[in-house]
Amino acid sequence: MSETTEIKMPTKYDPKEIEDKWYSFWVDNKLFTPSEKPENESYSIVIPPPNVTGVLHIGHALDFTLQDILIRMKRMQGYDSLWLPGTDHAGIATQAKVEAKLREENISRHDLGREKFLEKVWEWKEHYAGTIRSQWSKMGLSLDYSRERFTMDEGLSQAVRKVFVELYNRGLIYRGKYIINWDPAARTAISDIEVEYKEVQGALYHMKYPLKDGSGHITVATTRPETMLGDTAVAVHPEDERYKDMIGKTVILPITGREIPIIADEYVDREFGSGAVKITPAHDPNDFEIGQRHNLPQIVVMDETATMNENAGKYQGMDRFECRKQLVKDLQEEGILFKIEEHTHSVGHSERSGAVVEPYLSTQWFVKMKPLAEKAIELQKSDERVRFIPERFEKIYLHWIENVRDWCISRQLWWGHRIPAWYCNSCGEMMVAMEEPHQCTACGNQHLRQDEDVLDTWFSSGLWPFSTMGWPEETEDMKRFYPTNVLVTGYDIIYFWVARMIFTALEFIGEKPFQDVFIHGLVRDAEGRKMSKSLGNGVDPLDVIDQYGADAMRFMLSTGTTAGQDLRFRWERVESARNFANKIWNASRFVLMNLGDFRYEDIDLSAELGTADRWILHRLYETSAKVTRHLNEYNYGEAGRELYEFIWNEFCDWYIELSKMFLYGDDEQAKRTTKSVLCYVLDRTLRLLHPFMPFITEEIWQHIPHEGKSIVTAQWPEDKGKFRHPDAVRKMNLLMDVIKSVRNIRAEVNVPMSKKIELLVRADDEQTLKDLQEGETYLQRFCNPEKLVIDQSIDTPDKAMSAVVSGAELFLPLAGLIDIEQEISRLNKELDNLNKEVERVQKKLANPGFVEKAPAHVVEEERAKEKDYIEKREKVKARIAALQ
RNA sequence: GGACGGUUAGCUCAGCUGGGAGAGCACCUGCCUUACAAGCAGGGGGUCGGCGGUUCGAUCCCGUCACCGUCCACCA
Repeated sequence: MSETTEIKMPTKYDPKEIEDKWYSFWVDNKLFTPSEKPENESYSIVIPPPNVTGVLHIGHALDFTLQDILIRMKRMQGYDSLWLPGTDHAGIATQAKVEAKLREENISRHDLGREKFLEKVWEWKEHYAGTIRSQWSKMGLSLDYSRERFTMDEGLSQAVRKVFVELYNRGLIYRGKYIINWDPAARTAISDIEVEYKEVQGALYHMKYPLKDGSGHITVATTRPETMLGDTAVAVHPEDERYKDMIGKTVILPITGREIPIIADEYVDREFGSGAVKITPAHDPNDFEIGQRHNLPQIVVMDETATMNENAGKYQGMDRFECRKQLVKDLQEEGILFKIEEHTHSVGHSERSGAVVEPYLSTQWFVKMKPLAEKAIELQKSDERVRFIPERFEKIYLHWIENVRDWCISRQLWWGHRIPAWYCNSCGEMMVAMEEPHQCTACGNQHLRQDEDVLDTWFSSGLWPFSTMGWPEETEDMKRFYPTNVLVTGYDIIYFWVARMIFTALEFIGEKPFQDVFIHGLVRDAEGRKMSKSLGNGVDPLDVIDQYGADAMRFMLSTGTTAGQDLRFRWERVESARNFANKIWNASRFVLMNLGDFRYEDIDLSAELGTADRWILHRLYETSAKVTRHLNEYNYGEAGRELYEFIWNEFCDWYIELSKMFLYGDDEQAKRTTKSVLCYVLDRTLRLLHPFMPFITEEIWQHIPHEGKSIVTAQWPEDKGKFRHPDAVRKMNLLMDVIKSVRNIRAEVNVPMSKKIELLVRADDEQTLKDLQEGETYLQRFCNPEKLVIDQSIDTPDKAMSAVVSGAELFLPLAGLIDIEQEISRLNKELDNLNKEVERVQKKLANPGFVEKAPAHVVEEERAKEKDYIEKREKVKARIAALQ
């Protein structure tokens, strides 16, 4: 063992020392950039672009880690691999953040004006994009920064304009005055899916609207009394006997005194309330439609901040809820409002600002969804369908896309892609084009103004898989990396994003944007609550990395998740992952300490290998096959567990322990072989683990004898047939059984490890004897090598503790330590267990149905077990008899 | 109202196509054994939510109920 090794590798692994170093090394050497001459099959992923609203949270860490694991494996497998990074401008969210910041300085965006305000937002963007980049590097993500994109880059903006113009020309984008969801806090329209419905304890207000002819009144009920100021009709069901005579009559709308008709419409539910509905076409989507059918006027009673406007008469200037309160009071006094009923109903809230959404009549831009959706639906019915993992999310996606309504894409914001539509100042003509027209196409006037609105953020996100690759230009990257192989994202943005990427890709590229969609869950806190700023229960990935290292965080997140299932963040599990990293660290230290001047070229697996050597190589390749398979199926948890168990329970607990006999022994050939196997297995194991834990694996790999510049580009271990040694598994099982029995007995009577003891092993047959003799060196470590006897016939000592294994029996004559009574009771306990096993197996075999119908190999296995249990039982019985 | 997910050891969760229930943490016992006390060797602990069904055999498949959770729709 050399001193330098010891200094370089302290007994505790310290991630801080090494992580940044390797990340710079990888980036500087362009290891994450696909090669210039791509001859191999490509594998690509585009990152779900994080918003430039702020810093990344633990949910991002999960999402990105899962992608990094895939891309790192594929890169090692030799694919021409690209993971393309980028960020999203996140219109409404980012603008809100910047506005909030300005508000602290008592500045509004209007004070600055559009241009100056946008400068501020760009500053914000630059700052947070930098933060995000540094977080990516801390997490160890193998992103190709040379291809980093931002949704508002010139190229991507051009893609946005192109898609907008084309959709418009194809009649799939239209502009019109409709009821939309209005966010009065953000002062913009939002789309249907940005509305979050919450159950709210409200009230149902019953009001009597008097008939003009004085013949009485009609009762209506509402949850939003303030909208009555905009009522333009009262509707009843055409076949409702109660109201048949009233249809066509006129009522006087209280407060305003406006005269409005009673109309008949099938929409009205006779069972609900009084069976008569007040109709407010400008403030309710259903009423809007009824209004269209009946040609009713539309009276907007609020402004864009949900403050009552001039149409609200004396209520003008009041906030909508203030108005509600006042109006209720006034109507009650007049006896018009006669009943207030408690009523629980769901109320739409803006996903962004949290404000109660106001259905609001306004002029907006829409995407006609039906024709686009049809293509996406058709795709799922074909062999080319996008594969969802887990499958159930395909149903969720399909249900949405089959019932999708037109998408309101205009936002009354400044931050975003401005709608490429211009209006003539003279004749009002509208022109939609990629670039500003020089003059009005109708009248030739040169004074044009661009539409003030910007597009919904998701409009540009929907183009992400191809806009990032240079579309609409015909780029090399499009040919090489499109479609991408997989999209990895959370179930919360299937509608927002996944669906929209699919239908825009189908419309414009004619090919789906990704083969697979892997859906993961959300990271929750230890109590299972959603992480949120208000609860203050969020976990900062940098904090986790700082305390335990990026590898530990990555391992915890990736192995703690099951597809589509939420994950609770528990620090104990990060700690456990950290311990795992430390275990690997120390195992590697052991290997290094014992290698001496052993080099990579010295690895020689052609010499005769010992049982343990063949066993660990066999297990290595079984493990690599399983890890590969699991990762190809996105079973991160299983892949990780497989590695964890192999490294800890097999390589460390058994192989390293057993290797000491050779490393510290005199047999030079065995020493070389052991070094070869240690070196080789560690190297291949590190490669398999590298996608999960990139930093520690690189650090160790660079220390041990290796070939190549970096583990990042080392070849992925394949399951090679030549390393299959099933016989070694059988032999090792026998040896491990013997060793475990010895340990058990030692523990039973408290024999310290330092005490060398006598061990007698009696083999039942020649094969077992051979197997045991072959592994004699391994057994020597657990006894006094000079007093180890392995034979077919052994003089059973009188006073000895014993144990049975399949095919052999062992004895430990521990003079002075044995309590005969205790030993008999221990053996009796063993006998009880064996009796139970025999009984269970025999019962199963006695069942004719089982023997006849179960597969032959299953029956065979049971028979073998029966034989084994019976043999063991007889030995134990005989031993007890001998002791008594 | 519709759809989906969950219910497995004290806690948090795995368990791939049905063939004797696992991990991490926690707990108990003994160990500073020359890679690792962030460790080693042992150990206790579960009628796999309830009830039916299919099957030689069910944690796994089917039905049903209960509780928890999520999404969608919608109620003027």
